[in-house]
Amino acid sequence: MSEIRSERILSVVRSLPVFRGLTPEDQRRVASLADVREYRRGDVLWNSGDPAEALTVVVSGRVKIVRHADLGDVILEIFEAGEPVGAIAVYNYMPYPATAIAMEPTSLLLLPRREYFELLDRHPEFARGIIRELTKLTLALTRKVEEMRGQRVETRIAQLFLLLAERMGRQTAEGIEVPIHLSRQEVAEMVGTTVESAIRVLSRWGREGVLVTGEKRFVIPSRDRLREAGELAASNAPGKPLC
Amino acid sequence: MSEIRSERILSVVRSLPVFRGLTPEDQRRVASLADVREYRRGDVLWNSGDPAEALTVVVSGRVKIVRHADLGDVILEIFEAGEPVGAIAVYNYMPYPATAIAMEPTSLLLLPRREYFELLDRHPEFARGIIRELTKLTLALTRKVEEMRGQRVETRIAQLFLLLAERMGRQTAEGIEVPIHLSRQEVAEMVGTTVESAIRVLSRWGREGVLVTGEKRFVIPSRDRLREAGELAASNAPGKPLC
DNA sequence: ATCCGGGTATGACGCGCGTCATATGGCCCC
DNA sequence: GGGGCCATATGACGCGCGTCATACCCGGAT
Repeated sequence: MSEIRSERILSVVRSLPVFRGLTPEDQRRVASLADVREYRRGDVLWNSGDPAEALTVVVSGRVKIVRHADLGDVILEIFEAGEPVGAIAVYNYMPYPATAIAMEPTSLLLLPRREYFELLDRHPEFARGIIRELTKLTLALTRKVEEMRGQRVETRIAQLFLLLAERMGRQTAEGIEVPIHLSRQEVAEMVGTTVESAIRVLSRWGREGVLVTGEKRFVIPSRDRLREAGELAASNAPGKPLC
Repeated sequence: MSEIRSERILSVVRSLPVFRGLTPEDQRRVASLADVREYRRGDVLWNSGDPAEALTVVVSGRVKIVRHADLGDVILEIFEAGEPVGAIAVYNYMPYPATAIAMEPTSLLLLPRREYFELLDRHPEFARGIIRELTKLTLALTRKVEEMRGQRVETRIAQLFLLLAERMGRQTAEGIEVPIHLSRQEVAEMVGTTVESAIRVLSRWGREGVLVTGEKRFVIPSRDRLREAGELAASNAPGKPLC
């Protein structure tokens, strides 16, 4: 029973890119110290302010990082399978700066702080992997700040889905499929607007066939039409350069 | 001459917190490989897209990181004395994701990529210092994203100056002095609005004595009044919670 | 002295979108 | 079945602020 479980954890560890550079014995050590947990959609992994005691790596499913602001929440990032979550907070042993919530049935691997540090010290390759993830995060935030700027809501939503299409899109007969379940509320929180605005845009695009909402997925018939939809509207504005 | 110069560089290296954990001989090595350069206000340190070949540390002065967006620029961050700039880009040997410009007479220390890596490998303490800076950056960006959200321009400007007051404010007889030269244009770019809006808010606050613009500095007579000025206006809005 | 470029300032105009109200359909639980 | 909750949808209203135009001051170049 416990035998089977530890076998499973070991295979999980072996499957994660972050641990790939480790020696087989280190992988076994990690597996013996780590834990794997399952969550359902909506489960809270931790709240903003909780102490960061273990490194979390997404094994499967998706996790969103949310900050509660005075006027509605903001989704800062979405983490997918293979990505370490909250590495910064754990590293500095600080309270988590934001809340983490499972968006789907999700399984996570938890590695205690102490072991995390040892790996960082002993395996430069591991450290590089972590830093690379931090880099991606920083760049994503950078882009987000830039996009939030003044842009119209339509533009931001278009950019959001173009980005999602890049990250997790699959080409199908109907167009690009983005296999993720996002409520209008969540879309709103990702681009920093209200539910109503998100609904208006998405339902219109649905009618126009620019971006179709399906069961736990979105379909983009044509990338270019979506791009246009985001930019076009800007032509309503009086003198915006646009060029 | 070259003797004097290298002496000076060595003393600069010793003065920077990032290099404090190094052994004296490593400090000398760093000094022998590093270079110190001077810039004037407005000088471009590098452009977005340039290859990141050396780690840059601010010795004195201030550097702003700017992204050119379609609709006006955005100031992502301001770096001050002691802070490493663009550590991420150098680490990954990638093109700089944004432009860097000196805001004042500024002197920088440049450490070639290769040496930077050696230090990272040999001195865990040095690596921690760098990661700590990355952390600060990430948190700052996080906050920025959150603030950009929907908030009114007045609120964002108020928050900007409250933050600056925290970072570099000095208590004086007139109130808190923020010793930095920021044009209205730059303020606009930091909070993501237009020059005109920034001007309107700042000139009104100047008249009301909430935030006074001086020669290369700002003065905040009362932190609370500034905070109020940012929130109060929200009461104009119809139903904003505000509580 | 004249011109020019850049920073600051102020007014007019109007669209975007946040706010509020209302309606519909699906799902769970008594 | 009925009531409650949530997600989706749509319309009305109006303020914030982006856009444009104009004006003033100052320092540097000619």
